[in-house]
Amino acid sequence: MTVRTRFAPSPTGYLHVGGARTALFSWLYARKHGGTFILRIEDTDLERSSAESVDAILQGMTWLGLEYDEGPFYQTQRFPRYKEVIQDMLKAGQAYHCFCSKERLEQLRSEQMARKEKPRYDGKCRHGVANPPADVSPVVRFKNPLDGAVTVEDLIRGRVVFQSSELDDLIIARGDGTPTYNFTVVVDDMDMNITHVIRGDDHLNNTPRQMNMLKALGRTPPVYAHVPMILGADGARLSKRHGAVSVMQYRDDGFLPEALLNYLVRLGWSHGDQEIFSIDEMVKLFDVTQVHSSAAAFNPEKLLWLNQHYIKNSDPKHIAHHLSYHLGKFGIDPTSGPDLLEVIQVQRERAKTLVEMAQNSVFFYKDFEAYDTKDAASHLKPEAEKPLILLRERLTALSLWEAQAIHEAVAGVAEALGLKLGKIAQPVRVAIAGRAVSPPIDVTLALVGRDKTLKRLDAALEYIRNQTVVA
RNA sequence: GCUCCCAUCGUCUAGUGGCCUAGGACGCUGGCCUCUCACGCCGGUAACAGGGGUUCGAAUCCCCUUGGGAGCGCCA
Repeated sequence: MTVRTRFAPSPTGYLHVGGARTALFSWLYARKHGGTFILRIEDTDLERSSAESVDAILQGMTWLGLEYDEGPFYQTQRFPRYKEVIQDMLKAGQAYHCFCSKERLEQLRSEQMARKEKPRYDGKCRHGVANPPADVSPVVRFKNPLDGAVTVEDLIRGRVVFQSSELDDLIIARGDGTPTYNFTVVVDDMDMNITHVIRGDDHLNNTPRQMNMLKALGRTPPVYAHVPMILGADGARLSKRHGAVSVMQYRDDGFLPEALLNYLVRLGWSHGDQEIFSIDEMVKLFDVTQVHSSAAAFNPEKLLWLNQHYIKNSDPKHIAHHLSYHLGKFGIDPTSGPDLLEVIQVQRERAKTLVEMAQNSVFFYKDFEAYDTKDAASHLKPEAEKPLILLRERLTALSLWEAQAIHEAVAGVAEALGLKLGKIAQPVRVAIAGRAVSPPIDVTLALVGRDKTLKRLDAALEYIRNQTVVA
């Protein structure tokens, strides 16, 4: 039997980290077992579903690299099929029309709550309705078995038993004939021959009902694996309005997709003490049965650390691809300055995100507007004038514009004036980068280029003289 | 309220009855390195929720308590 897994989001918002993690787990499971990964869009809630959300989800999946083998399938395009199954079930006596009004159901619910009972449908219409009111279009309910128990052999939770008496006759078709979630899931998982359902554990309580429907339809239920929710930093469940940001937001914040994936796979799962997993390693080592059954809190600092790790260790060409996007946001065309790969080489150890790296690299490509106020105040002072003038001379005289020679020139000036290297490097840094932070001064100047370096040195000297006059 | 799930450092986790005076990672922190910022290196901080059992022996098994989470929709 070939493994077939699916990710089935409802398009009522973007793809957030929780969804991304269950998608990743499903994807890994399929990849590991040489199976098929299916994407299914559960858009039966016409009110809340939107095409923009579908696009956002697809975009998120693409950015993460979770490619699907089949789909996306849309439930809204399968309505005829759902209707057909509903008719079959009605005919077989496995489902029935219910004419109970919403008001009655609401009252029933509050009465049960008042009696400290679990609210559920009382089965009023289960055995037929003598005089069906002509003015109400009935819903269709599934006839749940009255006794016995349903056992879920969950890959993560182990055995979970539900008494049938806890389950009521759920609605499978609304008054307008459209099918409801628990029913479409069953039909789709059946029709798509899903073998392993890996989903959030908020669905664990739905599972026995889905299994009962599957049984009524004469099918063996798939294997289930309910993965725990992700909690926010405060321990509360991560939700769209509570810290669960879109995966695309992580792209815009300068994260690499592999960093997010690595972070997500380690949330609730581990392989000894290993922290870093390439995609191939994940596929090889990930085992859904070893996923923790307890919820895990999302820790932004660790994600940041992983991102930094991937920035430091990935192929510069790969970084360049993602960094270009962020450079573009700063209005920079990476081909208009020093070789981007060389810039990455010198910046990769000093950035936790690509946004940070882009920000710190702007000065290589564009002249800055103004010096950092504090840095200029502490480094572009009158005493810096002499060393800068001397350095300018030596740099001008350099026959070869490369880091080694530049380093010797800077060190030479320091020595000639009896200064520590920092006394000259810092003013130069502010002059060239606009602030007191940059890669080593020699490689920085080498990359900025002689013309720009000399021009910025002149600007700095002028700045110092003006300050002096004012003072 | 009822049903279901869960419980090791602040966080992610190792641990599946003796290897545990509980290991790793992030964070925080002391030091080294140093032209800035970083990187790196060395060190430190900090946990088995509580109580009962079972056992020669329990973080590991059982029960209770407490604490978290989910579900109980003509939402998905």
